[in-house]
Amino acid sequence: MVEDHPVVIEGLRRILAQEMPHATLLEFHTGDAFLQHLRGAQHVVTLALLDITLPDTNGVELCQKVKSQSPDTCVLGFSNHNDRALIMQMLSSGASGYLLKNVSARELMQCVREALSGQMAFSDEIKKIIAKPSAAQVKAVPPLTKREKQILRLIADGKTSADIAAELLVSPFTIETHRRNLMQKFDVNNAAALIRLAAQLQLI
Amino acid sequence: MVEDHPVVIEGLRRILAQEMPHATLLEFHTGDAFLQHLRGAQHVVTLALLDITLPDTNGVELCQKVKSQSPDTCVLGFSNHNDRALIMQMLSSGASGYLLKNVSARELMQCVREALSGQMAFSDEIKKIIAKPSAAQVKAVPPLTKREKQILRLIADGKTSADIAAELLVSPFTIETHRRNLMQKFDVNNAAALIRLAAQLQLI
DNA sequence: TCCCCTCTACCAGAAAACCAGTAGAAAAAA
DNA sequence: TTTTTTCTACTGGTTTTCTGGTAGAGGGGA
Repeated sequence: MVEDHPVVIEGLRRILAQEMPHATLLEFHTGDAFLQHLRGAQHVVTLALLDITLPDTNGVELCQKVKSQSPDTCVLGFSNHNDRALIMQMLSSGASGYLLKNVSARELMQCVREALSGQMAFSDEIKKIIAKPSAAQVKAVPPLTKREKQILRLIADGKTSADIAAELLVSPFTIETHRRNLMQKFDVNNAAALIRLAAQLQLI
Repeated sequence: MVEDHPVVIEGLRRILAQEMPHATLLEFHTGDAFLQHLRGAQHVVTLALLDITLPDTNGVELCQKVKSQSPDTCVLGFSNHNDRALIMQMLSSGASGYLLKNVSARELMQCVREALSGQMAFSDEIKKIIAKPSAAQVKAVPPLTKREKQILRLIADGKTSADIAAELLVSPFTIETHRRNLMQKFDVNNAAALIRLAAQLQLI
């Protein structure tokens, strides 16, 4: 486990000692300490319970590093944050699941077992969050025309207005106009912000 | 089901008729047809099996629309694509699971039942893909310095070099240099492409 | 100690983007 | 068919970014 709250550490330790007496449990209080251990690699770490808010890094970053250094290690996020976007980031960084810190001992052990058997594992509250996307996220997509979507993607590819104009066989002025309309719809004033929003809304 | 391949339709129909004889099965061949049905809303659709490659739209977009129009409908992605990023997009668009078209009847029905009971559901091959991120995705992150990450985020916020300079109390020239270094590291030549890559790599 | 990396800073010119406004043709919706 | 939306195109001016240099200060490791 990688966790910096003593109370949580103690709780986990007891539950695990009781439920899986033969497992070896290691504790780390910072992300770096854990990564360093992985590099040493005396033991193969089969499952890592990562706190998301650590003093020296964040869960997503740590998760990526862990998976890139030790791809077979199963990672479970473990935190108080129930933000959907964060959970998704953890999953796409390679986590096998995510638990809220308010899990019961039963839930915890079930998730651990599921994860060890190769399944995805979530605590009950997290399942609910994952099941339906936040209304805000889905709602806030401004209606884009076909042409606008097309041009948005080309902008994201790093093409200039001139490039795009050449590709679509229209005037560069036209592309500039589309750019302007896109920025207006998203209420931003440059391409960088535009692309970030578009990426968040899965438009590219 | 929303699906445009007759063979697949027929296969699904038979399996479902046998395994869940009391369920009502509706077919749509385009995304729009399905959305229109949802608007009509004679029946409550409890579970939708969405093909990802449809003639008039893509799975991610359709999934978002479906969930925003009918949040309680359970959506399962159903496709030949086993691209990790795509699956993640589907999940964060509200899908409850994802199946490859090569699933066995047994697997299919298991996933359907899991999804109906509120769980996430994946076919076996998909589970493997989700379990470990593609090496490329994790590896290809260029090493950024602290300052660079910070500036990257500010660029994504739509701030100009002058804005950022004022915020960080350094010269605008300095920010320009950082911008240049960032673009070089990501091998792109403007902020739009930079931000897209950064977003894909979860850096912002 | 020397070297490498990071962060800082500057110049100058070219290229691109951004802003504000206008407007016609075509396509889609009412 | 009328109306609205979308796509197209332009002028002209301002701001910002991008490119290609250069370079010093400070920290950390070899």
